[in-house]
Amino acid sequence: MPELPEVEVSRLGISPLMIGQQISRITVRQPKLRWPVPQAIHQAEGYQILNIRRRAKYLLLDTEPGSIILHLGMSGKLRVLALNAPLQKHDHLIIALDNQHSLRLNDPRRFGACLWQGRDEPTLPLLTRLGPEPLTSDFDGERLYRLSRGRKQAVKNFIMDNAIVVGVGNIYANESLFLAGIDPRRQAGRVGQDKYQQLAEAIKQVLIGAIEQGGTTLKDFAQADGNPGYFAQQLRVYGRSGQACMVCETPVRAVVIGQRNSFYCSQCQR
DNA sequence: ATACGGCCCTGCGTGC
DNA sequence: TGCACGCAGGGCCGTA
Repeated sequence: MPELPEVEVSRLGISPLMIGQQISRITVRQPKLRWPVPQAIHQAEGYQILNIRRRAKYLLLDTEPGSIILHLGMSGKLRVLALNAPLQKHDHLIIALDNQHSLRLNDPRRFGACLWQGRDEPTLPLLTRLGPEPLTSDFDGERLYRLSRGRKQAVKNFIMDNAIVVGVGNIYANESLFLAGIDPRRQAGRVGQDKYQQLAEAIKQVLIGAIEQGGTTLKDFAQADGNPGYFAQQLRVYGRSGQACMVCETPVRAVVIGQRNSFYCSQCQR
């Protein structure tokens, strides 16, 4: 999936086409996503889309009675197409707009989600337990250092924990650790303050760079206009197992950490 | 509290 | 050509 940059690129792509438009109809073709799609999302029908926000990897389509929450899971894509454009396999959700266009959520693996957050309802737990956004000043090396004391898990898993910081998935965790020169297997509690400072900056830099490139397309991801993202060309370690490190030419190693494929340079990352 | 494994799905590449 | 298998951007939940 889509990690934070891909979700942000999706938001930027669909926003100018959707904000200010009125939702005419919502069609759920496949209600079995990560969670059952609730009937309550139909409350948005007839209302204008006031704003589209991102929180972690969730997108929130704000309307007067509440917000439609979308998550792209591992293979989700959002596109805005003409209302009469042919349906495609795995088009699970269609949000039709008054301007004869529609948003389609296409997600082969169905790990994505569509939920409803009513305006006057308590915030969904899945939103309240999230840590800070990585691209704000709420997130810095000091936070990483403080929360990691005593933690024995691998630093890579630590930065992928949504309670620590949101939006860092497998690709960008690998890339950030490379930039910061930290071995992804290292115990989180044994990484020093200076290294965490570098890591926080690396995370910000990598995420910003990926957003600027339209995200990373490995296979499924597409921007809202259907084009791929181009950050894959700038990946330094992810998926480059056996190839020369771009800095020192040592072959990039692949290891499994927390059931996820991980890549690092044994020379540059300690 | 922390940490790990399992699980929800489909599609694609690999190797026999 | 066909089939079985493993693996893929995520994240919740149950269990030690």
